Amino acid sequence: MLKEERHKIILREINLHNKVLTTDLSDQLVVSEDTIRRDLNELTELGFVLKVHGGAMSKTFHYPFNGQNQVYAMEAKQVIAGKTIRLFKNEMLILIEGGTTIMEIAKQIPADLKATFLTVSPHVSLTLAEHENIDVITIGGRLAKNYNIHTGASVINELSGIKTDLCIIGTNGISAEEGLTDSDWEVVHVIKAMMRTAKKVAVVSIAEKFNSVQKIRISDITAIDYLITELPPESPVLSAYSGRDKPLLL
Amino acid sequence: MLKEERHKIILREINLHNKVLTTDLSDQLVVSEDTIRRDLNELTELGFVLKVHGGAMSKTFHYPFNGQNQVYAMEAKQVIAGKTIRLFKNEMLILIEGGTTIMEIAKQIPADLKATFLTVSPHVSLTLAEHENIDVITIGGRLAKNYNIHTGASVINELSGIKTDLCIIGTNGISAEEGLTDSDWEVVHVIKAMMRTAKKVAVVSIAEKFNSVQKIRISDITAIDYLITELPPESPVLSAYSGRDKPLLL
DNA sequence: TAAAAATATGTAAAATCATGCAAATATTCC
DNA sequence: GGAATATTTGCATGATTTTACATATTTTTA
Repeated sequence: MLKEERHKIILREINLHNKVLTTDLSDQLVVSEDTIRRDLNELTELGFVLKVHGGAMSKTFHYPFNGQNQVYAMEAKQVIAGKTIRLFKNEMLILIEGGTTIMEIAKQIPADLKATFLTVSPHVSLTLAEHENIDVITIGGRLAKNYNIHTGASVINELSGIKTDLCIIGTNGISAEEGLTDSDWEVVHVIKAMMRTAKKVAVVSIAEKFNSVQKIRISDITAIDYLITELPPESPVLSAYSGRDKPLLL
Repeated sequence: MLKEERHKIILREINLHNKVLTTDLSDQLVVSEDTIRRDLNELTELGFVLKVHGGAMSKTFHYPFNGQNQVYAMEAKQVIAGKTIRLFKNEMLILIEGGTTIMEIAKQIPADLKATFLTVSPHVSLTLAEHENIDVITIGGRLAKNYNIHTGASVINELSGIKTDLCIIGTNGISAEEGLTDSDWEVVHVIKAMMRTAKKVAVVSIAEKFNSVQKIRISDITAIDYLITELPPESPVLSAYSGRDKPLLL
């Protein structure tokens, strides 16, 4: 029996049954198992089949090695996230907003932290869900497009009945004079309600956003307990934000 | 049986039911539980599934932002989605569940449909948010890991005050005798509450899931108004599901 | 907290494999 | 046709993989 002949038979067999066993083929074609193994090696080299222990399988059904999700490193936000998670303690009830900085925080939560997180962002919910020891509660409501956070009366309503230990807010505008500001009416009200629930309020923001003012006011700087940026607390950029009644810089 | 063959079967099972039990697979494939555990470990190493105590689960819901995750039976689910969206009319209030088939429906919603969607799945929420003319309302609550849908008393509570025009649910198990079944207690209750809110109930399921039964019962077949599969309504597979008091096949 | 279930780990037996080598077979070239 | 050359094949060897079982440990459940 010619080698090519065997190869054809083997391929037909694999197309028919999606797999072949070395021992079966050895019997069927009356050649040694070594020969069959060599055949399967060749067919695999040529890319027709997939050799496995014990035989070979059809390539068509086999899992593609889809790569792993690459993580984009937004340096500043990761620094901020690193500082923020130091505020988290076990058993805390933590309310967090949405946004890219918050997402980075959600990713960096230590695996051993046992806490309950509430959020108005489905995106953050799903990220938090990755952590084994974290309880995730989504505050539902009308989903505001472009922000991807839940807004509306039902959210304010829900929040009004909650007392949280810590509230983490990303922000659109922050300045020493105007305080926290944003441009969306609905979002502003959600953030206000969030701040009302919390014993302590932390604002996270990259330095780039500092001294920017949006149309609608959320709160004064003095209402903030922690202000977290990627800069060291003694940075001159932050001098206007520190002092009596002002937030603790991290 | 080849190891890779088992792997394929295990992956298929997980894609169908979102989870597998070590003991079930051991019975089904007639190998020791040790072998199954080794298989699950390997599939986890390769990143295809998520090993948990007692078995393994689909990763689909765990890495929702990684578009590369291949969805099982995508073509069939697209066909189902195509049929399902024909039920949608302007001004409707539509309640939908979670799952990969539902996700496909959420993607395929016509751009000109003006309707309000309610969902218990943050993942579906985010997908629906892509559509300009759709109002999205998330029913919040404790996020059930592994399923990524909101469950718990607060969800049931919220749902009890709502009347919807149409409710779309995916299912884990469906059979003519046992009706709709699922394996998770919390999920079952959410689905029951969802069905109670709706004037009409539509169940979407790929044909492969037909005649599979899970441990917990959700409802009889007669409670379903529309049954949507990728097969034509006259397909013999569906004959047991049609008839007086039975759902309309699409 | 105790019992039950599931898991990890080590071990041993069986199956499968890679390798080198010599015999058998096919191919090439004159 | 026949010798030289190349390829293919089977066998022996030791290495590797796969699997089930036994045992200790961890996790879950009641």
